[in-house]
Amino acid sequence: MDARLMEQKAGVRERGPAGGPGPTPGEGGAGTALLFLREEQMRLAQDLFFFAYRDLAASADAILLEFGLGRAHHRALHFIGRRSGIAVSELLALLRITKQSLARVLAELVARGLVLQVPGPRDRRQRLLSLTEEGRALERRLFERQRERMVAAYREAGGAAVDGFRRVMRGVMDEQTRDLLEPRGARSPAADRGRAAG
Amino acid sequence: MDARLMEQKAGVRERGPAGGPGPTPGEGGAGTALLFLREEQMRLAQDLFFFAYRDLAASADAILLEFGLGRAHHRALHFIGRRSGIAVSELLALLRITKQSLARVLAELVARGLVLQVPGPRDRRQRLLSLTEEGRALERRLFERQRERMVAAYREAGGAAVDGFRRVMRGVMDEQTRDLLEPRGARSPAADRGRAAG
DNA sequence: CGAATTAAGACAGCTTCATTGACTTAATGG
DNA sequence: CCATTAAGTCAATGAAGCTGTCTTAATTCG
Repeated sequence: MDARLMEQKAGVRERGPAGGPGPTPGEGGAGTALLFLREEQMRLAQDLFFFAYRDLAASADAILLEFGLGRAHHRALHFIGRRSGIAVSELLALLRITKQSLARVLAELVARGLVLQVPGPRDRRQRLLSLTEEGRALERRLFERQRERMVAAYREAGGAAVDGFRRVMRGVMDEQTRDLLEPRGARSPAADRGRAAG
Repeated sequence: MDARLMEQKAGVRERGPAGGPGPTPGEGGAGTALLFLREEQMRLAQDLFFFAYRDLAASADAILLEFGLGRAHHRALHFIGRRSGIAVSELLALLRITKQSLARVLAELVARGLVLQVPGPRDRRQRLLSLTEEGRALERRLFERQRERMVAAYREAGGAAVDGFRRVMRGVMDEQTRDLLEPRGARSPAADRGRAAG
């Protein structure tokens, strides 16, 4: 482990290393203490990911329960709403689940009139997905619930923090995922190829 | 919806609102456009949460597969390692799952010699949990795999970004979760009550 | 002391959401 | 025409959560 991977100065120590469990610092000079600090920072980041994701996801559960839907349905609604006219195969690539897993979820959403399937105009094998009026209404309710939380967090943290948040989140993703994230955002010139039915 | 919740200046437009699907801006004056921008920001944040969490979690799967363990085991190992000597009830509160769900996971970890249970010295009803040597070794491998990703993200983003990341992540959590996050971090004076067996 | 509470564990059954593998149908495209 | 692709389907399986009920042992409190 090379001893200078992060040259951050600001915000690194925020709070002492919480003297409790784990290897106690100060046994091998300042280098060891720094290593310990950095490890504690990374472990804290793991905690943050777990708790923040869990609580954000859970905040929409009450609405889902009303409809007898689960989180898998929420994710599908989210991405279909975000990319209206998306093909099934594209949705599969976004979610990274199998065709079977998605099929169950999608069948329920279509059966309840929340999602619409129309054959692709250019490629009629495709079934392009979009939200119905009802689907859009539900997705909006779910979104508003989570939005409250995120707006509050963004406001408390401030604009600079928001920018930092986004940079770190992007950095943690797979490179492949990062490419998928930009709907038409340029950067890579081969990104908007093969996207029929805008 | 009041029209000035976020007074962020930096990093708000980073990329145009991706002219594709959704309500097109510029139909109701500048106010509508700003509203649209903010909504797009919040939806992007949802994407970031989903993708970053998923990819970070998935990065440890290969190691788990070697051992025939799942992500639930990983989470348990993580928190037991982080709070050595934690009681079962405390672990339940951290994970927010039921006793049954944890029991299955814990039984496997103990059976494989990765986790140790010892009766609480003060309260002998408790079973205090800690990692065995083997358990610590496995947890470290899992941690290192995720650490690579996070260190890279932190380094690319920079120190200020890391601080912002942490603030936003904290803000998104439940208040209750935020309290649990600080192992002995003061701030709230009733935080370190009832924590037997340090 | 004795009763109520608490910590942990166990039994039985269920739900959600993912997996694999094999196969079909229809449309596309060289 | 034939290989490939998009989507859907059947069947079985696994991971990880849930409920409700119950027991045992230890603690706490009136």
